[in-house]
Amino acid sequence: MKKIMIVDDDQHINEMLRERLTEEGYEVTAAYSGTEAQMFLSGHKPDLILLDLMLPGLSGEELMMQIKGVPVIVLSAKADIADKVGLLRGGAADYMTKPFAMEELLARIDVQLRKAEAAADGNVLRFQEISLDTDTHTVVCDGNEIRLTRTEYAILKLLMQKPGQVVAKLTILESISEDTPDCTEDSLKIHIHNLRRKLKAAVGKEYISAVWGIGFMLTEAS
Amino acid sequence: MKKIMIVDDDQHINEMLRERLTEEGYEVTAAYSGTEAQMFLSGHKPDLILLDLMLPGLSGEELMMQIKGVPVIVLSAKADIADKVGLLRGGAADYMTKPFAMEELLARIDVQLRKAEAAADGNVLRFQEISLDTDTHTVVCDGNEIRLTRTEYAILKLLMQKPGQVVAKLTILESISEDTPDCTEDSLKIHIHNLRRKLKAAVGKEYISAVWGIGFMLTEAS
DNA sequence: AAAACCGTTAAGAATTGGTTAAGATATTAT
DNA sequence: ATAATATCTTAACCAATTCTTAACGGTTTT
Repeated sequence: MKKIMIVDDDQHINEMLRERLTEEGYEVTAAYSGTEAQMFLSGHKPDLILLDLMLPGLSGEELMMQIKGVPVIVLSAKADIADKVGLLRGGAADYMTKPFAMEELLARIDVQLRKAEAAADGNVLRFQEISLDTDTHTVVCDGNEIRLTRTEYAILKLLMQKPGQVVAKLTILESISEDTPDCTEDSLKIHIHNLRRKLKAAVGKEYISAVWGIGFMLTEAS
Repeated sequence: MKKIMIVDDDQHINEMLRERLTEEGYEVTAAYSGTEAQMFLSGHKPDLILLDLMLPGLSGEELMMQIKGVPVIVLSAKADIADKVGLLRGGAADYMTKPFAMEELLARIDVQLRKAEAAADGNVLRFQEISLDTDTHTVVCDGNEIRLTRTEYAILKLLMQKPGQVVAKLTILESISEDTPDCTEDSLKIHIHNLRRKLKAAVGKEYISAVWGIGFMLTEAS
């Protein structure tokens, strides 16, 4: 569950935001002054901060300087462009002028959160209980990591990119020809066999089925 | 010099943008249709794309689906919120409605570019007890500074930029080829060896693990 | 029935990773 | 400029892993 912090001295706006964001499934913390926010942030790290600029105590600009590693969306009544420019250059992730449409704010929040997640997560292909992470180059099956060789990994990745579709033997050979130039249909046979063996050892299932004369594919078999 | 691509069929806007961005020191490429943009992108990779939605040929939305790894700022006459929401969720980095203020656009461009750079650059990279300062060019481990050679530093930096992710040997070689043009996989082997030795001398841990046939990565090993 | 294809097994060949040491190159100090 | 130092590359070796080849039996197509 993502944690969002609201920093705004306007009680009405603050509560409205909290209600709506809670509805959306976020864990919300509210602060009504810069110093209050500062205090909270010294001990916690939310995933995103909604920050009003006109704050009693520590100003929003000052607070922003101190925030590192958490995306900040600035909410402000100041509509003039000079401020926008300064803020965006100053490190704000995004900017919205009051009054704003709640739906747009939600969308922008979503963007910032997903961006942070994408940086941490990476690209993962999934097929039933198999997941293949192209960043860490690992394959996990039902929680257990499976050790695959370079070629086995390349083949499985190819199949998982087109789940349920036949991938021609020649396509596979071509695709892995950079790594293993002298791979023939004979050796491909072995790689497929080893792949099946390793997958079956992890979960007792057959995933890879052969299509006679054409190639191989992932299926939802038993 | 940062490369920006403009995709807009309105000749007036397109040229105005190009002029101003060129003034600002960007390298600008202009396209007047979706297909033209698509063609260019198949062979080039700009640092940022300004994309109009109403395009002849391939529509802006379709084009956006195909763009990966390059931030896109959408320029559109559509002002309604539903569109904004859809676009931001669909992968746009930012959104501006026409007519827009040039200064604000420049600021938002700046933000996106610096964001991409920050992801790659950063000042201090950390991984467990190792911290690498790109400003002072130093590596500190548990308080002790480690003396690394230029190449070792470059390799470690690369690995620390993607902690827990595999970095291909070829990627490493490419990345350090400026400093050491004739580095081969053989010599890379030695640099990794020396890096490991120095890190282990500082803290008794193994950080760098090999991924057979692919490359190396930082792991949370013992 | 013959030919082509798939699945399995085992063994030898080839590649890769880790290590060590020596020679080549670049950098710094004298 | 020369010497001293640091750094980088090459080579060789072993161990571990991975890849290919070959052979055999079963199945499907022609």
